Amino acid sequence: MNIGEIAKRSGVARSTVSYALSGKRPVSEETRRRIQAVIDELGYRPNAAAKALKEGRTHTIGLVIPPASRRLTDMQLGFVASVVDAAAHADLDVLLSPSGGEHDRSFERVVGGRRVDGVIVMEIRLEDDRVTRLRQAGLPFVGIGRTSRPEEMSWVDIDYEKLIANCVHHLADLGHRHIALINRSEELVAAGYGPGHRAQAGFTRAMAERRLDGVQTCCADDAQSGVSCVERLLDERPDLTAIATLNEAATPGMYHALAQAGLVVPRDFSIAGVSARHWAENLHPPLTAADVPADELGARAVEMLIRLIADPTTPHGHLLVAPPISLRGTTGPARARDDRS
Amino acid sequence: MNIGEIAKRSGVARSTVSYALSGKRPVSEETRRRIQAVIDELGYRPNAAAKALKEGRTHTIGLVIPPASRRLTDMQLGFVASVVDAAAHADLDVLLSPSGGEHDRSFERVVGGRRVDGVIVMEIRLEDDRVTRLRQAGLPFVGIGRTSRPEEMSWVDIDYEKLIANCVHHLADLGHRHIALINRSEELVAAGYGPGHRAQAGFTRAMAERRLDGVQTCCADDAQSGVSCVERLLDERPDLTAIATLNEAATPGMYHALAQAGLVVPRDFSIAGVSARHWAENLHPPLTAADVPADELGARAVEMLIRLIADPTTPHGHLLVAPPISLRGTTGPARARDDRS
DNA sequence: TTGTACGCGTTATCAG
DNA sequence: CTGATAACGCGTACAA
Repeated sequence: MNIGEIAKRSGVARSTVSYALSGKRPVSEETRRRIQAVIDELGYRPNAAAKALKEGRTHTIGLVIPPASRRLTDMQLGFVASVVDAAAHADLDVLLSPSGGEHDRSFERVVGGRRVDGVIVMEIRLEDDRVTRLRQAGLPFVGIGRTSRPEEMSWVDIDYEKLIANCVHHLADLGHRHIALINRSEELVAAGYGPGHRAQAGFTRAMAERRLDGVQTCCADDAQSGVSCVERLLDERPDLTAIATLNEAATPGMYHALAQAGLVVPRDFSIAGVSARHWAENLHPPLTAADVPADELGARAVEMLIRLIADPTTPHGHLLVAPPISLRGTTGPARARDDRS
Repeated sequence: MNIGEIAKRSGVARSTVSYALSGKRPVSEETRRRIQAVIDELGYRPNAAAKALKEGRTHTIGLVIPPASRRLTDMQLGFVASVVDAAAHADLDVLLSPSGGEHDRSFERVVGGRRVDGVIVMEIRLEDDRVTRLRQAGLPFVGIGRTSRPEEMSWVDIDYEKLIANCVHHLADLGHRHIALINRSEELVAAGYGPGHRAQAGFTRAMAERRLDGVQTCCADDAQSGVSCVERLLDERPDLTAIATLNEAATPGMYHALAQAGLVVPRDFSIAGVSARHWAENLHPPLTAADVPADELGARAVEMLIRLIADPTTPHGHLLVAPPISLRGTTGPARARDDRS
């Protein structure tokens, strides 16, 4: 069932069928109906590959996600969902490419084979060779996250530096003097993962401004690691009364470790974080956190990409969001740990 | 940069370049090197659309997920991750189609436009028109889940009927006499969602076998709903001492509502569920549950699909898994609710 | 409305 | 045995 078959059965030329479908040339009502009848009968659909080959457009965007084996955080899942959703609304399909490592076949296929009209890249590093590759390929792309030279690309991002600083200030305002930053995983930070580095910077700056005593640590993205990380911190730093974190996957573990240590949140210990709202609200007690609007960011990234595809000379778009901290149940006045009765 | 350009610059014919790349005909070492040099220099990649058009294969599989707006459960996310992972290992790309509703554009594009070599469909209903459509299109497909006529298609599935029955028996063995089943959302069950119905069947059967008193209820897939659902149950059924559930997204809410009611799990109240291991372990206390091996199911689904694509006459594969219940922290001996001091 | 060239890679066929 | 020629897959759009 191709266009030639339809043409034959309708007794018209192939081009007439094409025009009848696209409407780019007028076709008499009579023949149009005859053609449509045949199409409906045979259930004809134009072949996407032929169309793509001719038009040079695939009506597909690539979405580069962290390797599937590594578990996506709730926030990342939110990005994926909103990108897929926004793309569907624009009648675009989404081709997934799980690519975080260095030499990646999937990424190369998607980028090199012109399988997509544009790409959205998640989990960008400060120096990211996927970005280099995309630029070299001349393929429109938008980052969810930005490199160390952000003016050179289009992106949407979360201002982790400011958000973590805000967390510190919030905790400091509550009287906390000894605060820990629990970052994302060691590998991620070592690999130059932007949010990890910017969070460090924000923490260091805010702690210095407030003349506070802090400690920074990395923690893998899962609850188990959150447990051991907090256990270690409580052990090594008896003066600690609060945590600031961007590691949402580890927060349940942090809660657990604190509870095990007999610390009641927020009475004895405070936590302030950066997290998807959904995630923060589902924790018990709900996490005081800057709520990352993942759906909005994903949708805006798709918007930018669509614009860029339509006109590749469009100037780079940048969207840096710093949502306010939603006060929920995990921060309260500081209370020395040996104070508790 | 197309194959003709490469041929011109290497001083050979287009076909020679093609043969040099595919190896389907011997090409002299000399020319092969010259061609490769040009390819490397220009960074040439064959156009995927042209290849697909000629070969009739796209090296892409479609993955039909529930609409992105609806939040995926942890288990569904596990399926997606394992499918993407397994596909990447087989050098297949994954095209996402968020389609749950009736008339879906994205689904129709993927299926009708021959954009994929095969499809994996998630969240299958007992009567599922996507399955009908796929069969009609003659496209190989594998369900994660099965319809009411399972012999007519290939699938991998979880034996919710048996698993929920196992939960009931486990709770009954612990002395529980009044047990509630908390199902997935009302809409899902009303729409004929397989697991919802099979869970009902398993619950009803096991409760009858044990001559127990039960109640069944639906609950939306989020923590908030879990809270209100359990609040209502506790209110309406003061004799209730245990819950069996397949609604993993609502479990945190159930925990919360029980805690609010002053019930300590598992001392005063028991919960047994069906859930991704990761999810069960991350709850506090960790959930006693049948651990669904999502990664294995996804990988097996991809395997089946690959086989089916290679040879569409392959007989349908069926894989029904019923993992044992992992005893964790949420079930204990029954204790009447008014017993507690 | 129709005929036809085109986009690009593959492969059967023919020539050397 | 190597290289070249041409047809093919399918939809689009220009020229007639």
